[in-house]
Amino acid sequence: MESKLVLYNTLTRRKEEFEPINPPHVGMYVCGPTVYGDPHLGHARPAVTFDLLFRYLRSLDYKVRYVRNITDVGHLEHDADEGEDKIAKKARLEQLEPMEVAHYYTERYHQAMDALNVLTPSIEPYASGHIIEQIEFVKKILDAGFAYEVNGSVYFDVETYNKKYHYGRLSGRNLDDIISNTRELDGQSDKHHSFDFALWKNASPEHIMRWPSPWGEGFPGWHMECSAMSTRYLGERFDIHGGGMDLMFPHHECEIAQSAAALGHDSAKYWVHNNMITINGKKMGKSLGNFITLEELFNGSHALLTQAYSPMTIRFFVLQAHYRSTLDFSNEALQAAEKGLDRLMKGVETLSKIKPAAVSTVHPDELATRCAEAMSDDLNSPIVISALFDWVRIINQLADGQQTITAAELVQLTATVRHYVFDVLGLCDEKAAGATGGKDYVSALVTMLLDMRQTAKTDKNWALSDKIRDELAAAGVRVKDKKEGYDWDLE
RNA sequence: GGUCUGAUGGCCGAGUGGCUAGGCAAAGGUCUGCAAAACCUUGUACAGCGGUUCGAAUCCGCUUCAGACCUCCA
Repeated sequence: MESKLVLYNTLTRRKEEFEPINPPHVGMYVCGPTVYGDPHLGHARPAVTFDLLFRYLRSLDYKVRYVRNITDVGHLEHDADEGEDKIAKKARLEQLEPMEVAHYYTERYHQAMDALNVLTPSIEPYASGHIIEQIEFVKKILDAGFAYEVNGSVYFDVETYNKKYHYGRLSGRNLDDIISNTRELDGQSDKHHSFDFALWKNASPEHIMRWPSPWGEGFPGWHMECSAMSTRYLGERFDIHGGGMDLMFPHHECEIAQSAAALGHDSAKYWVHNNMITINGKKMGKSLGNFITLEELFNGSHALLTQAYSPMTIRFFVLQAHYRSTLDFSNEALQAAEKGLDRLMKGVETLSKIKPAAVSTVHPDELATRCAEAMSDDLNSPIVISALFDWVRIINQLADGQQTITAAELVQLTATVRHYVFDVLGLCDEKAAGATGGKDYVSALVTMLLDMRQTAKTDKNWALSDKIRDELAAAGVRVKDKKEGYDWDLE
């Protein structure tokens, strides 16, 4: 039954069977956020996608070391010497120490990830904490002859590199195309060619974030941290490198070049890229200014939102689409996700109310098989969800007595459903969790009122029975009449 | 301009050479004092034009449209 995991590898542009380099260990590196702004819906996509992969790999009994970095340094605003560090710029504008900015937004990111039930990676390294490793990495590239130093900066020599390796193979480019499509900058760049990229940048006097290096005071280039930190924690060769599709070029391309230049071979075996979330068909992102922060989604405060959406609704929304497809944001889609999730969670709850029977008219194996096959086929979470929904229908029928199930198969079904809903998809029942605070209290009161309502109904006192029902509804308690008795839940 | 991806029913979104994806919305029904909930049933969609094939929405070509990357970006 255990089907082999197949992943789409961007490097080869096809689905490949996943074979870890050192089973049962798996090393996975994913590009994390640059912490200079609030996390937005776009950040939820890779976080949830790679959380899904992390969870699934663990459920297959792999020992996964998942590294996701925090970029708290580097990343220039412009590709010119006078470029300013994003975090430094934010710090200047807000009159803060750069580390205050980075720390603040890192905390915000963590809070949002917790809300989305995204597991903490095994290691979450900070770029600023690995300057030494980055300098060492630059030295290796220089020693190998694939970089040159100019005025305290070190640049990667793409042309020389390309003679031995293929620069552009991840994003499907050739150096010739890159040359003809890269505009030459007007500024007096120290670079030999416009397509060369910085490994280490000399810091101008006003640059705030700076570290000493063999080439003078400066800071690491944009792509260096990921090469240095992935090597530091996962070794020279590791299994999976993930990130958003928008990072494919130049970021991941440069990483591949850096690693190959320094180590003489590739680092990552499988490159996995999640697609973008779009809004009105356009990529949601900082540069377009059309992004919605996760906090705005959670409290419904953005102008485009007609209501607030819970973190689990967002997670479910993301999981309902395959990670390599674009996913279009809309209130309608989010509302559909909200209701669908509700239905799924109710199904899970109903499962615990089913009474076993002597014979089964249903076969829970089918669910387990379908889910396992879907997940192993390049993490097809939408198929897993559709299988679960098919079984929600069956669960309702079981609870209704239209179908029957044996005790043993009920245990199996419960285990399968809970495994995929909670462990693999990483969903959680927010209502159950949120209500715990006053649940017993509320429960006692609601039960009392509904018992009174039952009496009123027996007396055919419809006015009183409807009044109780309506006022409970107004207070957020949904009453559901059953054949005998009642059931209720919170809005 | 270069490279690449996509176009699925009212909406979101899987899939794929012949067999119901699923969710939301909608309609009808069962149940109910009424309603809600739950359950059952229903839609016959794959941008357009050619081609390959016994058969294509699925493969090939062209057209149209949309998007991504080529600058930081999840």
